[in-house]
Amino acid sequence: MTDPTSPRNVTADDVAEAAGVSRWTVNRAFKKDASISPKTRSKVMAAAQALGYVPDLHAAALASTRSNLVALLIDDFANPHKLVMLERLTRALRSRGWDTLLVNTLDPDDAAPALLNASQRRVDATILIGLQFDDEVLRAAYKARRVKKLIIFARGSEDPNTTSICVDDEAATREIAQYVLTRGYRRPLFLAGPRTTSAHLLRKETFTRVWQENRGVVPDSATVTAYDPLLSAEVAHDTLAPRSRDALPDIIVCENDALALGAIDTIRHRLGLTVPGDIAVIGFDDVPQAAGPNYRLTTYRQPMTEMANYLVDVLESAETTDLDRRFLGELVVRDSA
Amino acid sequence: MTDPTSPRNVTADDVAEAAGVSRWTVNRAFKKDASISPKTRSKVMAAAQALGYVPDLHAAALASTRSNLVALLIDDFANPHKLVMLERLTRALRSRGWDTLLVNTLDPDDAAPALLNASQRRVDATILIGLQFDDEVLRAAYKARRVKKLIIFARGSEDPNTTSICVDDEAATREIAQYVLTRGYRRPLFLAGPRTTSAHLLRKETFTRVWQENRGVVPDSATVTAYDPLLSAEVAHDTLAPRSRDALPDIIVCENDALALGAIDTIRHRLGLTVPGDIAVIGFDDVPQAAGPNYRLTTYRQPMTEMANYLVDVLESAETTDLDRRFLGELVVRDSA
DNA sequence: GAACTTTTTGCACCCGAGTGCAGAACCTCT
DNA sequence: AGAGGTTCTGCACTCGGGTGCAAAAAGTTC
Repeated sequence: MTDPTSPRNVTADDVAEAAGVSRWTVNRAFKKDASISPKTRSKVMAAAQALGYVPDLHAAALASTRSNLVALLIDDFANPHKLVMLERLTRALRSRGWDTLLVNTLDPDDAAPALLNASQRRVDATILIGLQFDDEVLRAAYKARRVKKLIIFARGSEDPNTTSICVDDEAATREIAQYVLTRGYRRPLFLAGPRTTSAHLLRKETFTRVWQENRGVVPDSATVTAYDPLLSAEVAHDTLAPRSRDALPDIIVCENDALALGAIDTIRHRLGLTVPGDIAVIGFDDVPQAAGPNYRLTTYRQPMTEMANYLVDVLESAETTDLDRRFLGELVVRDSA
Repeated sequence: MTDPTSPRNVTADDVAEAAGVSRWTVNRAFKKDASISPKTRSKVMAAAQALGYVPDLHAAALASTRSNLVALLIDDFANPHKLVMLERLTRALRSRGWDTLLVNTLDPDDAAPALLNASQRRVDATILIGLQFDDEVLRAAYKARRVKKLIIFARGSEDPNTTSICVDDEAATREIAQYVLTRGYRRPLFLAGPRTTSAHLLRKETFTRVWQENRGVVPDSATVTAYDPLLSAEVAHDTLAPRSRDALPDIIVCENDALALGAIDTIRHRLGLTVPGDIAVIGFDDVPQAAGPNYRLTTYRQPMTEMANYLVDVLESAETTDLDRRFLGELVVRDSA
């Protein structure tokens, strides 16, 4: 692929020579709002174009304190929502000049080396998206040097060293709970995902509280150890199969869609019941298949694009504190509840 | 997050001083099979540990001809199989010291800038995974400088500038076709994905040929313009809904699972028929939900892990030619066909 | 057109490490 | 112990561009 006629890279020096200016002027031409006359800039750009020059980002990162690179840590590959998040995040980042290093921390032992590696690449920020092992990762991050910003995306955190960008779980869950109450469901089961301490979702807590305030009892619940539809199907089965018909919930409120999909599958195919006829199901995230003809899932949609854009705002912000932000989404009512 | 007590980065020089050796010896200590005595190395490592030194990868990339970085170009976020591929690839890459730049080329206009950007980061290779717009991307890649290796993953290509790592589509499809014949299906419909010229799947061609050889007729087919279950559900509906009952296929052979999932959804929920009772469905990829209680999809599994490892072999190989390789997977028979 | 501003441009120095080779240190064998 | 070989270590030079400031050019004002 490499052009054999150009044994050496074309550098700013080459362009400078071609354009009859100094190297620094060439750099300025490539820098947004640098102090350079339009005339010189266009002359430089023409020369650069002709020579096929593009600035080397490694050299730039080395020389400056910024790399325009972020590490995206993900360990939740069974959750279809992650694909949506990746799409939205990479798009928002790229459109504003940021590159994304995708780091797989599925194996918890990889988390620490991953952070270390990110620091070796001088990433300007590390973004955690919906991690199961975030406690550990956070601990590792604190130890790592040069991790400038730590952003927890789509998940809450009170950690002062961290910026958390997520939906307002309390408000969202209150809306969901209200919907469940209004529609007259009486025996909800809350299907929760893995619990972590550093980064959380307040969904189960909020639902429990609201339900208790309104009905005076703590709702039933069950926990799945990963946001995996297949695992969720297992847990749903183990939880519901032993019960007599009238001990079954009339609605399963799920911490997210990954769990909801599995729950629906089990209700239909392993319990032989219908959704929402026998048991209704409500999710969170609005994954693509939630809108498909099979699930028609009632769920809560997070404003992903908006959140992704805000994330880039945070990256570009000079502030280092008080950047947390909670977003409001919307309940998308379909057929499942 | 940055330790305020260390205003400056700790560099190899610092470690060298602390360990009483030269900087170059420090570098050697961090380099696999470098010429250095075990004694010196452990001394250096101890000092490095104490100071919290890690080599700066930007500086390394700048000084050498390798960056240990690859760009992963993806534009197919609706296909759940991509999440599996991302997981396998990032894991294989990381375990052997490679970092992954995730580049979203969903918008075809982003492809060229994405390639450019990758070259600015001096990636050692660009990996294309299942692109819809690969023709365009390839063309852009040829123009870009410094794109050393171009690898097409999970898709075939005859392009000599490219290394293609994928399953043997012909063998796989022949096995599928044989299965379809053996099980006595008589009216298949082949559901194909988008067609590209540079990088291809030979599934439709092969199925058509085998069927024609055996039954003397060209099988029915339809095309979906993206590997998106929702879109596939639409196309399946538009194709099948107008037909009378006995003009319906008895099996839908899908180019991959993304299409198969959508087809099943439509058969069940929009046509009110059963799978496999009325219409059987067969997929390709073995996405996670294929194993779930809802789909129980019969499909062909690609040896992803093996393929990912081979990809890293290619990266590390000094050869630049003749690295294409076809893998064999296995037909996973479940309930859908 | 002199005196003063403001905009442009040039430059010294630095970011942190890889390469290939020459010289030093160590080891083996007789 | 010394020759001959092997393993280590040190160094000059290089990768490509950012920063802050000083000098130069261009623009203003009276």
